[in-house]
Amino acid sequence: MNIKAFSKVTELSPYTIRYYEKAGLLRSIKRNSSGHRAFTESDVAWARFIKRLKETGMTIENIRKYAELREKGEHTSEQRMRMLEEHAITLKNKIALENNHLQKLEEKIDYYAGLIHTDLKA
Amino acid sequence: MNIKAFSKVTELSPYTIRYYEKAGLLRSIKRNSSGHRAFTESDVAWARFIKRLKETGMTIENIRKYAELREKGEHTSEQRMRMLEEHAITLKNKIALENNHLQKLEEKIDYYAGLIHTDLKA
DNA sequence: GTACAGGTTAGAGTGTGCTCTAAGTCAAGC
DNA sequence: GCTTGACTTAGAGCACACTCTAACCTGTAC
Repeated sequence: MNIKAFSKVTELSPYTIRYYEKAGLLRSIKRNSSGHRAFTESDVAWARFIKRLKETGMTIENIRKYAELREKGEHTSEQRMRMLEEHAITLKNKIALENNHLQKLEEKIDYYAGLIHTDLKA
Repeated sequence: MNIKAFSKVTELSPYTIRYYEKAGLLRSIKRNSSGHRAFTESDVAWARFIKRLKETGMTIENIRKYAELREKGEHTSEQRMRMLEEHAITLKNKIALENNHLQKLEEKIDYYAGLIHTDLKA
């Protein structure tokens, strides 16, 4: 799979893909005889997991650390699990905060709705 | 209330406070006789609402638009309500996505936990 | 053999949201 | 009246995560 096809299936731009490799998120990407990147299905799965971590607010630097552990092999499983556990807690807190914010926004929306209703009656 | 006191109660740095004023988020902030900003309780409440919008992912530019409407007076209530409604929908979608991500993370954590358990048994 | 499509690299540029610097003003305490 | 400290401004600088540019290489089609 060349970079264009990989870009399509992962929905990451070729720029971003190269950036992720340079940054140490995508590692040991194979090359074909002319030096072009040759991505595998396993690379696709990993890129999708990177996206998940990103979308939950993990920084490039922390994803890089996780990727580094992952490359080192199975004996780093426990460390990776701990990273994910920590991240899951952070994410839970974030979601809780957002739910609280959402409630307040809805209260404010209701307040505005009341105002407008009153205007109509007047 | 001077900028230091306002900074303390809002938990925004003085740099950020000046930036928010320049950017049009904080508006019509009063000045004392020596040109220093003199914040009111109403400014505090508004700054806290700005923080809420920020923490739910609203951009400075959109908060600026909301602030502009707010300054124009009560006849903009409906527009502001619509902005908040749209934002609440975006936020709900974001939370839903994050909950989905969280579930997948927990599945992966369980997978790692299984691996480690197997190691111990072996 | 040459045009061209699609890759490669290093490194510069961009947008967002701050964060800091430099130079200056002002009021209070000695 | 001078130091000190807290403020003021315009504008530069920074961190993050891309995004793009310029110059170059390579394989295929004609």
